Amino acid sequence: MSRGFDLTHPVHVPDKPALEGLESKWQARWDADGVYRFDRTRPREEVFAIDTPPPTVSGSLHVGHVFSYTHTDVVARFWRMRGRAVFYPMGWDDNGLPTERRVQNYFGVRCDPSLPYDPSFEPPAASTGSGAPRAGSRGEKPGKQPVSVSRPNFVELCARLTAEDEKAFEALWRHLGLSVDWSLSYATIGRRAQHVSQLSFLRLWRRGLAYQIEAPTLWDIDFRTAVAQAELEDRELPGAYHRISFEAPGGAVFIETTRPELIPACVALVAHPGDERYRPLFGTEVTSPLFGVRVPVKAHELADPEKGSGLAMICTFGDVTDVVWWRSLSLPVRAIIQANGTLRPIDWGAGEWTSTNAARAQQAYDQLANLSASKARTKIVELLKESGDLTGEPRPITHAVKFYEKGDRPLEIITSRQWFIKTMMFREALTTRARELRWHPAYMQARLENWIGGLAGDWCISRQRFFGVPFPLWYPVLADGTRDYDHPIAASDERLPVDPSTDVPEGFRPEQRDRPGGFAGDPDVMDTWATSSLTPQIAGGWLDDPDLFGRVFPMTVRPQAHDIIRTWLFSTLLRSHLEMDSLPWTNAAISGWVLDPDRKKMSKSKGNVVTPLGLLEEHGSDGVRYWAASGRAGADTAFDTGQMRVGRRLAIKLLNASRFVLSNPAPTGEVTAALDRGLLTGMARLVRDATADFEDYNYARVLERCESQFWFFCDDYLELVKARRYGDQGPAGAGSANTALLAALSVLLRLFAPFLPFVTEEVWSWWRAGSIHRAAWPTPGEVLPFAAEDDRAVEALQLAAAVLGEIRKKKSEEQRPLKTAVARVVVRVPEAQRHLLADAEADLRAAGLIQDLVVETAEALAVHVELAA
RNA sequence: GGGCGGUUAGCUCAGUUGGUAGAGCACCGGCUUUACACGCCGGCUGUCACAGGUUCGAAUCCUGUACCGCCCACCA
Repeated sequence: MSRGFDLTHPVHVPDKPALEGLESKWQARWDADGVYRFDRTRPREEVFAIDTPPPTVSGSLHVGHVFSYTHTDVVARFWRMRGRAVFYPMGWDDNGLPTERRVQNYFGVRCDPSLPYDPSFEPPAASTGSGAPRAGSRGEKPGKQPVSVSRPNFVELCARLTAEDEKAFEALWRHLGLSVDWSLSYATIGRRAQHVSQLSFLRLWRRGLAYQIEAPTLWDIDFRTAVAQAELEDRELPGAYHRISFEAPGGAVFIETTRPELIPACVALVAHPGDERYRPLFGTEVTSPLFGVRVPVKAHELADPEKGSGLAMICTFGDVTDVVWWRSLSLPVRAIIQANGTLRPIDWGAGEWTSTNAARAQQAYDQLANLSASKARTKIVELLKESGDLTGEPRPITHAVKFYEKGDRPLEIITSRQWFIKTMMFREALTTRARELRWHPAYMQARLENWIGGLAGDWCISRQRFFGVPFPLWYPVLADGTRDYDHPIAASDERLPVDPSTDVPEGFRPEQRDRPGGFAGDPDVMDTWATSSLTPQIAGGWLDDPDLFGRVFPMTVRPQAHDIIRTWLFSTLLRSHLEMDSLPWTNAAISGWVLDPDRKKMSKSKGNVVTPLGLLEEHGSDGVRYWAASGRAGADTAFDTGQMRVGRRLAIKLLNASRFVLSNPAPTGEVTAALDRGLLTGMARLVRDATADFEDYNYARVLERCESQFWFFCDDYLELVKARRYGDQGPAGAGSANTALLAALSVLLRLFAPFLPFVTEEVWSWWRAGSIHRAAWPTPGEVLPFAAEDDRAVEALQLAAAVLGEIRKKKSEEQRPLKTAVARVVVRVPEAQRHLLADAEADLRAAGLIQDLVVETAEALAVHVELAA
């Protein structure tokens, strides 16, 4: 009877097995042997493809990364053992603002896209030899005037710095034991990513799904770029309601505003159509204070009679509601906030701005011009007080204000030319897609549907930044020097990727750049999500490896955290819908956050980060992975070094228990003993449950069950059969125990392998050939050396363990050594169970050192123990 | 304001179709036991947030409330 766990392979068990050094030993071996290499000859249905989240390399890895990446790795390892070809790439998100900021500080440079490329440029503060101290300290070198460099030079510096970061990240991932195929790595600023981003953009543009328009856009005044709805966050700020009078035909009317500095930008007042107080004013004009601008009073459903005075000031533009009103009421534009957040100078006599008293308006406005919005606010309050147009003191409130999530000052709304991808018209289709996707956990689907339902406009993808994928476009420069935005010149597909700031469009010469009759490159780059939304296409080789792409797309799973459902998950779904008319993946596995002891998300901004490498070294990678894998999909999990210690102990226990099982290689034999059959039946059930749970991404439950079975195996089963295995009941009994022990060990190691890849590999290497991570996932059938599950044997094992427990308890109560013999045990069991005890009696006597075992019949189980003197 | 989670032992959390509340950690006590002192054995610990309802029976199903957290919102 060979079930694959006979000892045909030479067995080498170390005398003192230990965890130390397993990480470096095995990661080197796995690499050398290509254990995790993707087999690209396998058909799509045998592939398990993972759309790995590319970590932002300009930050540092923290414990949250270790947590969620472990979840993915555990699942990947399971499916690999199930026989799937696992496509598990790593990406690096080096594209975008975080890298830009870091490069600026690190090298002391500033990007100026108008400069030409300098091939021999060296940065002033360069000290980037390998091993250079990471600037993760955010250590800005103070006092130095940044040196201006061209965009290509700047991008080179970004690539240089991120290359260093990526090495450090890879080393950490390897130490953690991620079963990534490192030959599949990509970078979101890499050539392939640029190619995919640019081509996909051009394809959408040709289909009319990408368009540019000059319109009010959310704008960060510090980064001086447009931002998208998905990048907003609300922050509670102190503010104040200012009650301000406008002059109306029948006397003053009052508005309340938190932004009085925008009074010069006022284009109308608005009230609810049913608001009796203001109904007489609809259709009339009122005059603004200080500036004497006549503006109409309009009615609109969105105006809330309960808010402020019920009469709202519409400015161009104070907030997104202004934009809604401005659009639907077809109002004119009087924009005053500039791209840098200050109020632009205005000539009130020039006709653009008509005032009933231009001189007074000019006099007032000149005191505001070139001030930031907040300074202008302070100033205008003074002016309004002097003029008597401010009623009472400003009333302090706190209110939510929209910020760019990476920004420091409130967003403004500024009219500018931007590129958009159409999303509004696909809301219904995307909701359907969201429902086709299998979510783990299921309730996360609501997050996405919520977001789609709340979308306010198309997706703005252009950013006025430098380190990103440029738009592959140029514009003709007209005779008067202006750009003809209506007739973009696109790069041909074969030339992609291109950088329009250095490359020249077909049919032009370099010297025609920015000249009348010539061309001008599109100065913008794409939103980082416009590239990240294509990770399945980038990683899968959409453009340059169609054979690969056919085998991995749509991918099997997107693992990611819940905070970027609205950005990364949504945008990937959108791009795949538009480009492939398909879901990008069939499953979304959402991981939670790591919470610190105060139940707050652990993040560097809160200063409570623990270095991941330090954790891995202290608790062992397996120990840390154990903690991570105990966090269920989607659930936020407390940072708990105690759990890591438990994981480490489990790994050590695996070493020692395995050593016991393997260090006395007596012959195996037919599994006849009840306890052995009970054990293996339990193992078969464990395998069945674990497999089902794993298939449902419920890895945490698998770990819990395996662990519990393993401790039972060690504490009870092992003790019960130990004597028999040593031969006390003859060779047949020993052979039965040996077979069961080896079978159970083989199964347990493989069940634990996805969670504890290092220790299980180590033990596997003592007695089996090849990597455990390429071994077949156990099946319920393989572990049963007999035809069917044996319920009776399972009961016998449980009963024997219960009696053994009572004996231990007695010894503990009497504070006697465990080796104390037991003079007499009376076991009272229900009649139906007497035979079970008979099956287990010999093992029980030996394990319990029982001299006299008496079995009586009773209603319920009861055990009476008398210790020997 | 809308939506989604959560509330179980001192702590971290399990609890699959309703059927006598569980684990680990911590704590207390004991034990060198031929795999393991990086160990082993045993013990203590609960108004399952609250209030109703369904049911022979509810931590579990339904309704409502409170608190915590997250997501979203057109906060003048």
